Amino acid sequence: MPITPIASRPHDHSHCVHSALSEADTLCAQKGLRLTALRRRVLELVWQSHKPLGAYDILAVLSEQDGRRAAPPTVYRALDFLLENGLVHRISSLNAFVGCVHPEHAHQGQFLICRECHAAIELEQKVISDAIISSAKEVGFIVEAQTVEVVGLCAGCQGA
Amino acid sequence: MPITPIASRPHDHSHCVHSALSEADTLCAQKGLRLTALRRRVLELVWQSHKPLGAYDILAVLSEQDGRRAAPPTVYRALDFLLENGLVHRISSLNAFVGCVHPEHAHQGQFLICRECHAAIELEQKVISDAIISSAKEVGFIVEAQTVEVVGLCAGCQGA
DNA sequence: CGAGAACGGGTAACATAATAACGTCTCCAG
DNA sequence: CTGGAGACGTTATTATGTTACCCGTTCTCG
Repeated sequence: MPITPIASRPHDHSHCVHSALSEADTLCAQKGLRLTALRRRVLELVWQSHKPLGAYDILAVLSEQDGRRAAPPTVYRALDFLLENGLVHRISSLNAFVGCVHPEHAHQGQFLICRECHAAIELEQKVISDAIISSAKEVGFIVEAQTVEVVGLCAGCQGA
Repeated sequence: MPITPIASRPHDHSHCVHSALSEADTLCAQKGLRLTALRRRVLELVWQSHKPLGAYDILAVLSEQDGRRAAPPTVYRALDFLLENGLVHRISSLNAFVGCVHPEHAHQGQFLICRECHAAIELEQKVISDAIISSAKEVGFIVEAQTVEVVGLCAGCQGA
């Protein structure tokens, strides 16, 4: 019986946003990191939905909605901070960013991206990463970072 | 005992290029596809090394070495043709292209990219893709396309 | 306290990647 | 011989990402 992940079904998304932000607050406080207003706002925007968001989309919102004079470096610096500290992930096949579901521990997940609703579901399956590590080992390759990005149809979009 | 793949050790690379090109000739002849001079040249350039090559790198060579007046669409069209017919792969984390080692059958491989020598080793491990498909299935997700790109150190670069 | 380093962030310009839209030529099927 | 499709040239534009430089605030240490 497959368990439909939250990203693939209707839910009170403001709860996702709030818990992500407060978790970020806690983590940054613990590690002595500065989650400045800008960084927090960018994180909030990334969490606006479960769809990966482009840097320039964030830029547009900052300029239009927040009236902040923002240029690319502003956004990229905030994103770099969030990436370094595991608060967001980068989806390189989309050049886009998505909130990390488990920022409390370092990891790099695998991503299932729905071609219909564009939501990204984060997985963290040891089976997958182990398969990659051991296959690499067979050819003498030492794995340092993995990018696993899968496109397909999520549970919610298969009927339609 | 790990088997070092050809991309990670010294070899007569002109042989790689020649066999890739003649294989492309054969395949296109079989399928009734037109491997035009431009497309063949782009394929040759992609095979110039085992390192993924950017579209604009190809563009530069076409302009400088071949004296051909080339603009981005020229290159992208050739690359699209080669991609569609499985002669090259796109490495989306690098925005670059690499020759396909097994163009004779449709597939999407996994790629091991060395951070030192930048060579890309193509794998085609059922273990990995099966792990992905079954993990996706557990959350009700149907996989249509996989992107697996791994960064690390290849066998040849581990001593240095 | 006060000098200076470290940091966050603004600004301009540039670099790289990809696509849109339109025109011309060629080749071959009818 | 013609007309339509495919390949490719040309121009322009959009999307994405980076570099360099500056300024003000904050943190730190003598």
